Amino acid sequence: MTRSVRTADVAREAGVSRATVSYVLNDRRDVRLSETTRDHVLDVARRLGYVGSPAARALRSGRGDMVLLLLPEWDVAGQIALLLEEIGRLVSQHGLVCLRYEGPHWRGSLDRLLARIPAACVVSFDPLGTHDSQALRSSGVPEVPAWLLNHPGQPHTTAIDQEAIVEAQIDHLLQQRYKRLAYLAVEEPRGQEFTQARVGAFHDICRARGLSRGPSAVVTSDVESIAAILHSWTSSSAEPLGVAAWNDTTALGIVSAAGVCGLEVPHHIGVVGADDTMLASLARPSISSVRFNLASEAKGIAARISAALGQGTDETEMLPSAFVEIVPRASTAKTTMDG
Amino acid sequence: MTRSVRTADVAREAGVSRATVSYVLNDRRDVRLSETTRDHVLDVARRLGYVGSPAARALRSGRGDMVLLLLPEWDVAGQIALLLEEIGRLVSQHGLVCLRYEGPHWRGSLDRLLARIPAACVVSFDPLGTHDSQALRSSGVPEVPAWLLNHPGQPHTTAIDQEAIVEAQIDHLLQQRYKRLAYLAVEEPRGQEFTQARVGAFHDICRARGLSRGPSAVVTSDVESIAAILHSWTSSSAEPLGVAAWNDTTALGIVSAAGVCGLEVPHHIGVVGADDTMLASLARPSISSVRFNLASEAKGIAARISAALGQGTDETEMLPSAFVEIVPRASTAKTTMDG
DNA sequence: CTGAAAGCGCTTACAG
DNA sequence: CTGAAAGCGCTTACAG
Repeated sequence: MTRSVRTADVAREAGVSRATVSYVLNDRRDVRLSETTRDHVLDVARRLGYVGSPAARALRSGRGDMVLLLLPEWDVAGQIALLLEEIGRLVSQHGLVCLRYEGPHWRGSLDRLLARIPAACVVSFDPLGTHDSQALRSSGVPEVPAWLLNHPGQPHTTAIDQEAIVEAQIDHLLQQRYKRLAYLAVEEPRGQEFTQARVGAFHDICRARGLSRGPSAVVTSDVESIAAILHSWTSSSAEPLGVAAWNDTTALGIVSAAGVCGLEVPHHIGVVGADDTMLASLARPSISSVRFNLASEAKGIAARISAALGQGTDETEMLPSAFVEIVPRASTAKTTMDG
Repeated sequence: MTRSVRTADVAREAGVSRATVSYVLNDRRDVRLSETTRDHVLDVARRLGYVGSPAARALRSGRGDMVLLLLPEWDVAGQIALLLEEIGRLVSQHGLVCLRYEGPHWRGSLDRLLARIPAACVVSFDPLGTHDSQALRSSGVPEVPAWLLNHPGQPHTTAIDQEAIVEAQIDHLLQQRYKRLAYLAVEEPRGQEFTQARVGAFHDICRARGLSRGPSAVVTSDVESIAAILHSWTSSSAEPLGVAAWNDTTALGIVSAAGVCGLEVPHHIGVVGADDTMLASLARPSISSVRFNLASEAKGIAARISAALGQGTDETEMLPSAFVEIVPRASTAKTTMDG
């Protein structure tokens, strides 16, 4: 095991001082150095396989380079994964590196986490508890709240909100002439807060629109349970029912259950999913879904990370408000056939 | 902004020396200290909101606490996510923290990454390129290879292999009396290596079993493309076809396409997916699938991380060989009905 | 237990 | 450009 290469080694080998090596490696343009020297030092560093000590760097500069992503225990269809990746891409342009914590849940032990990770900032996707907030404050690491859901007294701080998604579903169902509406989610041990937020949004929007209060349910993820609830919703009236589903998988379950109940999709029952996953287009009937723009969301969060680190991005350009879009398919096409 | 609390502050406040504080905070049981002192120091540290500097700690100890997970650009149905989380859970028991890199791809620039992250070790899920290998060696950070796929001259180093999954699919189809077999995947920009590995495994296994060479294809993810290929596979013979699918979503597409072609599932065509996702049970007909045991895989990887860090877990207990299991459902139930 | 000290590897002012 | 130095916050051997 060769001893790892330090700036002193590079300096000796290149025939310059440690100071010069440091200036070159950090690309300090404010320091006057000839291009020849810069190239030479970089060359030597590369040849020697110099890597640098992140710990020393962080200790000296008083701040880490790492953006720590603190995720709640969610498992939401890979949408979040795309969001995180995009944030990472944007943030890396500022020389920072995005890391996502993996492991037992961190709630209540953020102090221990921060004692091990030289973080430049922390991105929270849910409000922190008081103990964790306290730990964060003590550590001096800034927090960037990217809260996706509303909490009592703490509204979401992201562009896309759950209401907008449910609203798009409702609008679409109404437009397709479904006059009775319902909301259905399947139980997700890891996504309860999300499903509850959507159910709540459904009722709020119905009320705001002056629609008759539509039913909603969260059931176990088997076709029989879904069929039972569909049956209870449709037995009282022959009026077609439009169901907004928690996600595309739930929507598929509704389509299957409709078959069990002898209900035709989209004639007797319309279904619109969410996330616009591959399965929505591969199912038959194909499933209408809601797609949202995560790239713009990521851009907003990345901008706030920069701001928190005092790297004021001069991009005062207004971000396009998050767009939520319906992808209409056969499962709600009451008038036309197929999709 | 209050200056952050250091060991010196805790020492002064507690009326002890910095050395004592350090011993207490690191729970150094080999140092003789009264329980009274320990409790007192911990109390003061908590009251002051001491957090500690990960950078200083890492610099001093010469090694970071962080296990860096380096993922290829895969997007494989959340299975990997579960694996990583389980690894994190196990590794945290040794006081390490698992972090997953998020951002633009790191290939070829591992050196820059290592210069920012005080890693204890790196877990690679795919072989590193020569430049990255070199960087890792220079940095002195150990690598734990957790390669899921076979590469030329570099076989997979995990318990579950792709062959085993495809083999389970084939076995199941044969057992269900499908005599003609085929393999179908949909194009996944982020999962090409995986689909190719599965296709390769399919052919290898067919050959090894002396089965007539079954056809395979990788098509775009729309029902029409799948229907076209199914048509070409079934037009020449009336013998039922058993199709092993890349994943459950693909399997759903096959079921849909079979409908388009006028082929009955499971009578004319049997389909078995992979990953055993929720959609497999919610589709109608329900879809047979392959489930694998990620927990045991994670255990193996965690053990190798410990070993790499010299924390020889004395658990020489043999790990249960990774189990891969068929979940039979209606899509392959030629004899019985439903599922 | 204390107290003084070294040293991890780096960055950065400073005098030349 | 150099060279000597300080100092980031910690751990740890050492003499008392």
